[in-house]
Amino acid sequence: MSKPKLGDVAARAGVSPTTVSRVLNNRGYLSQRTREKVYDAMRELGYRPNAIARSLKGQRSRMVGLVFPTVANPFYAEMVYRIESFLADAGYRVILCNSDDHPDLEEQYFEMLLSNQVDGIITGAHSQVVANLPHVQAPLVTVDRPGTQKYPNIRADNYAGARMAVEHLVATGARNILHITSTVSEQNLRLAGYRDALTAAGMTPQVLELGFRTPLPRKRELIERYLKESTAGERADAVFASNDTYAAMALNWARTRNLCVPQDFQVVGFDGTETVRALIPELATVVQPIEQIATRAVQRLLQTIESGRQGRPDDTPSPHESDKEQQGSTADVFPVHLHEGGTLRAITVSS
Amino acid sequence: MSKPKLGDVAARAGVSPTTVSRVLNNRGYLSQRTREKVYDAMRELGYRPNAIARSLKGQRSRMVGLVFPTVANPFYAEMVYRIESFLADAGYRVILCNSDDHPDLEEQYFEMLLSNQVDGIITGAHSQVVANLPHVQAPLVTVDRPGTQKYPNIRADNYAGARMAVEHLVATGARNILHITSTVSEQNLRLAGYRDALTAAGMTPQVLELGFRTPLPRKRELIERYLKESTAGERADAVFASNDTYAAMALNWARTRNLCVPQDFQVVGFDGTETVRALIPELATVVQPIEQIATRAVQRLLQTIESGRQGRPDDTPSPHESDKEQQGSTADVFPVHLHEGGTLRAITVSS
DNA sequence: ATGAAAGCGCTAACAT
DNA sequence: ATGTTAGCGCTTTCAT
Repeated sequence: MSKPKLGDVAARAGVSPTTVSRVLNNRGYLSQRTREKVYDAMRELGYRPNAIARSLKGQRSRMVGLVFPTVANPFYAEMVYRIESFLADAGYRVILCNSDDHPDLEEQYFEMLLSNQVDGIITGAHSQVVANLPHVQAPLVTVDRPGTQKYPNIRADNYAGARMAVEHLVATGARNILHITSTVSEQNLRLAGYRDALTAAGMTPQVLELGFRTPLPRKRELIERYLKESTAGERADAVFASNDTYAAMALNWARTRNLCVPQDFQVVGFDGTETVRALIPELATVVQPIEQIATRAVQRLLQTIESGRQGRPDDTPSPHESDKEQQGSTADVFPVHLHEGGTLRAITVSS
Repeated sequence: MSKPKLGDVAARAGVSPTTVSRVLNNRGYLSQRTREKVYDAMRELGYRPNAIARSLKGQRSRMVGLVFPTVANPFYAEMVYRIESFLADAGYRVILCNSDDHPDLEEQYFEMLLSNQVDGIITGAHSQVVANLPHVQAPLVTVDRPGTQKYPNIRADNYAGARMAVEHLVATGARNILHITSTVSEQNLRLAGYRDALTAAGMTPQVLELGFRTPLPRKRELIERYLKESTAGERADAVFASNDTYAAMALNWARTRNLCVPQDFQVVGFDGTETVRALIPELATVVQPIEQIATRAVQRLLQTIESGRQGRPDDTPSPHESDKEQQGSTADVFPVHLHEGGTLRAITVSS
C-alpha cells in the first residue's frame, strides 16, 4: 500500500476511524488495549497523518509565512533562522518568501500565503505593500521597519543607534562624517539619527543613497567614487553606514588607499550580525539584538493567532485590538549597543 | 462574509461550483459570458482559492521542503535564496527547515515535510539521516554533500577545488600548510584534496577539526590556539580552510599578530559567497557556483516530480531509476574556480 | 457549454 | 469507551 490512510489503520486495528483519530490526537477516553492496537497498526503500515487533510478540517494550518527582502543578506538570514527555530519549537512550519525588495513580488507572495491558509505572517519587507493590504485574513507582524500602524512592529531602536554611533564619531573628533544608506525617506530612522546628531554638532549631513535593488558590485563602485570625491575636497574622515556591508566596502576602500584606520579614517556600520562579526571583528557597528527581535515577533504573532482562535466566532473585530496595537508600537523597540571595533577610535576624556 | 468560498462565488454568479472551478483552472469549455460573470463575482467577493483544499483533492501541494543546517551561514543562505527563487518561478512554495546539523531535528523535519505532503525535498543536511530514510514518499535531491547513492547529488567539485588551492599554495613556495575543517571523514572531499596535494608535494598534512555544532567564538579560540602552536615550532606559513569563515578567522589572527599577508602567511578559504566577497574581497577562496548548483538541483527535482506524476500509478519503481541516478551522480558536479585575493601570492613562473 | 454528485483524508458532533 | 455521520473547500468523472 502506497500511502496508508487513517482508514487503513482503523481497519487493520479493527476499530473505527474515529478511534484512530482519537489516539492520534490523544483526545477523549481510550482503553490502553485499543491504544496499543492502533499504535501497532500505525507502525506496521508506516502510517503518517496527512497534515493537509488536518488543516482543511481543522481550519488551521500551523503554517506561518515569512516575507523578507532576501535571506542572502546576513541580517535577514539570521532573523529568518531565529524565527524559524522559534516557530518550529512552537509546532509551526515556515513558508519562506524572498521578495527581493520588489513590491509586485511581495504582493504575489502575500496572496499566495493567504491562499495557503497560513495562520500568520511575519514580514520585514520594505515596500508599502503591507499598508495597502485590504483586509488581511491572517495575523501579521512586521519586523525591522514599520510598514504601517495597522500591525505590530518589532524592531531595534534605529534612531538611537544611529545617533549613538554618530555622536561617538563626533566625540572622537571626526569633522567630516559621511552617511551611506539604501534609501532616503521619512521612515529611515537611521538616517534621521545621523542627521540630528550631525546638526546638533553643527556639521552638514552628506548622504550617499544606493538604492535597494542595486547589485552589490555596483554599490561598491558608487561607494568608492563617492569616497574618492569626498576625500578630494574637504577631507572625509569618517563613515557611518546603515549596514555592515556598506561599512565593509568603505573600510576596504580606505585600506586600499592606505588610509590609516582609525587614525585618519573611521568606519561604523549597522546590524552587527554574528556572520559579519566573525568575518570582520574589527568593524565597529551598531549591534541589533536579532534574537530578541525574532523571539518577540514570534511571541506577538502566536499570541494574536491563539487569541483569534478562541473568541471571535465571526468577523467582529476583537475588543482590545487597538490597545494591543498601541502596546505593540511602543513597547517593541529594542535597545542596541555599539560594538567598538578597531575601526572606531575610543573617546578620550577631555579635561 | 469572512472567507468566501468557491460555492459563494458560484451562487453569486448564478452558476454551479463546477463552472467556477473550470474558470479558475481554465479547463474545459466556457462561454465568454460565463467567464466574465464568474470573474466579476470573484472580484466582488474578494474570493481567494483555498490552496489547502486544492492540495487535498489534487494530490499535489506544490510545496517543496528545504532542509539545510542553517540559513545563518552565508553559503546556505545564498543557496536557499537561489533555490527559493527558482522554485517560486516554477510555481512552488518552499518550507524552510534549519536542522542545525542535528540528526534528530533533521529526522523530525523530514517526517513533518512528508506529513505536509510536500511534492519534493532538497536537502544539504549533514548527517546520514537521509541515507536511512526508509522509503521517502517524495522525490529528494541532495545538495553539496552526497548523503547516499540513493538520491541525486548536486555539488561543486570539492576535491578539485581543494587540490587546486593547495597546489597553488605549494607553487608559491609555502612549506607548512595547515588545514582547518569542520569534520574529518571519508566523505570530506576538501580534506581529501588537501591531503593528496600535500602528500604529492612531499609534505605532511596537519588538520584542525572544529566540529559542526561548535559555537563560533569557540571555533575562533580553537583556531587561534592552533595557529599559535603551529607557528611556534615549525613555522606555519599558510592555511587552507574548508570555508571562508574559518579562513577569515585565520586571517584576522594573522593580522593581529602583525604577520605580513601574503608574504609571511597565506590564507585560502572555500565557498566564495557574494556576501563574503563583498565583505572581504581580499580573501582568496575557492568559489562555488552556487547559482548553478541551485538551478540544477531545482531542475532535477522538478523533473523527477513531473515524471512521477504521469507514469507510476502504483508504487512500482520506475524503470530508469538507476540510470537517472547514475547520470545524477556523475554529471552534477560543477567546476569551481580560485579567486586570488590579496591573501594569496601569485605563482611566479620559475625558470 | 454546464451541472450533480462523489470523494480527497481527516475530525467533531452526536450517538450508544 | 467506541462508532456513525457529516463535512472542511475543492475537483472531477459522468451526465445532460
